[in-house]
Amino acid sequence: MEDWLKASTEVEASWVTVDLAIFTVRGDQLMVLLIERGLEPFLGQPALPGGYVQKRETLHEGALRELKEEAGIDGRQLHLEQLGAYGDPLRDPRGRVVTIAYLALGPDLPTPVGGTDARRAYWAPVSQLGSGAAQLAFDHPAILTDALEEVRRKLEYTAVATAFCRDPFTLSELRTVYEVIWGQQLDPSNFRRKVLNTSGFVRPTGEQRLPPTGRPAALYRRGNAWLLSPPLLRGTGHTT
Amino acid sequence: MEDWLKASTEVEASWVTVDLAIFTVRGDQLMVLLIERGLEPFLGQPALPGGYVQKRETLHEGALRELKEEAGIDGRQLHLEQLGAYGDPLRDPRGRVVTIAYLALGPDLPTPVGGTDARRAYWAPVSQLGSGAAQLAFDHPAILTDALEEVRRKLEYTAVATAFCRDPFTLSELRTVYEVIWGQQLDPSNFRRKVLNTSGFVRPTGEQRLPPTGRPAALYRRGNAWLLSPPLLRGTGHTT
DNA sequence: ACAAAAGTGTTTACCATACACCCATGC
DNA sequence: GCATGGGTGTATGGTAAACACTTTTGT
Repeated sequence: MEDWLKASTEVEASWVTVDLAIFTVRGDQLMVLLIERGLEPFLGQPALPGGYVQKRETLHEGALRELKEEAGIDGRQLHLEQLGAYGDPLRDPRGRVVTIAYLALGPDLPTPVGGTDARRAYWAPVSQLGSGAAQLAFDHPAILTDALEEVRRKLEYTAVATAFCRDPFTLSELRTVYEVIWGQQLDPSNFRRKVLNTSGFVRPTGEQRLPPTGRPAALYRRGNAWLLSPPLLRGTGHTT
Repeated sequence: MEDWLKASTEVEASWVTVDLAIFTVRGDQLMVLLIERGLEPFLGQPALPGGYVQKRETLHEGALRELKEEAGIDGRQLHLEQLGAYGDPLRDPRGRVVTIAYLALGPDLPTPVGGTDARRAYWAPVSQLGSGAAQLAFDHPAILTDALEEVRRKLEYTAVATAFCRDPFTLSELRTVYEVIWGQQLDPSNFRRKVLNTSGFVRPTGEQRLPPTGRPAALYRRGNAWLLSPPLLRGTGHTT
């Protein structure tokens, strides 16, 4: 540390980490990537993947690197955005560690290999985390809760749902993303209309894909729009 | 620093600061609080208020303290939320400083006194900042841009606009907030209907207030709702 | 032919917009 | 009375929800 240190005993340097809430949709489940910690503290407990930010990298670059190191995932294929900073002085028993939480969303990914600091990495269904099955380390329960809320709301007013689909995708696949994350059935025909009437949401490829049974489905790619107007609100669902 | 330091030359401790984008509506202008820096680097240049996070405080507490110290504002009256972390390794010429940006919104506030690190503090109209009148220090231009976008969008789907009004307020005052921040006239009667039909947005007091001229206006307080559904979208305005 | 999923059409009810109009106050 | 802003009523057009119906494939 250098001599421009603020001359006050009230200020101290901190360690800065990034933590990742990585989500994917597999089947009819929203999954989050967890690791089993290979180091103290919280050794052996489940946690979100993450690690220290290095000297010459931005926070975003650090998140990409940890994505690679701890989860073996190439982040260039994913949607990655910052969620926020968590800096309670007591959140880490070792001392002051400020963590920057990132949200990563991607299509159904291969089961990841364990990383350096992690004994193993695995996908956990979000739905059964609430039941105190496995308490996450640090303040990761709070981070995960915030991440989930962010995903659910971003689905409404941005085109982020396409990040869960491998390009190209069918409208049914896209609809399934909404249904899984909102936990609510959507009317296929109305969903279709909404998506296609929102300019820039998806872009037709002209190709088709054969489902296991049934009529072939048209294939689409992500459009160039990010903000949806009007937003794709989850109304009352089918329940009126 | 203690001996649990990760044994790698690639990792280093960082200084952590909070920076504040404090907005208010005065007359027909959206204003942001700036300081003139009293210390190097960027001595004499305008910047967002902020400072180092102290040992035993949370990030949120740090933001409240800086609000008080640098701007002389009691943060308990304001809406304060985290905007995000900015950690480019080159954002501060002194070395690695990660800053957590906060967004603060409040009713028309008294002109603040200068703080410890600031020569003076003043309200600057947001509208004339774009013109390179005064380049802000550090990456504060980017933070301010992000803060503005956040405010404009939060206005649509949360009840945050009430944070700009002193309790109790009239619906005209609330409408003016939207008009100033969106830069768009709104139909008074339709605005009224939208707000009153959104349960929990505002709560009538039964009191009235006499405007300079015209019929008395009913007074309201903030309701208990935070998310607005449906959101209060800025449509085409008056231009159809 | 039948099942299953994609995709189209149509009805209906609701709601936002736009704007006309009335109300309460100070001067 | 008149100006000014607060507040109410209402016709109209657009659109979302619900659902019937058609299309295209595999078996």
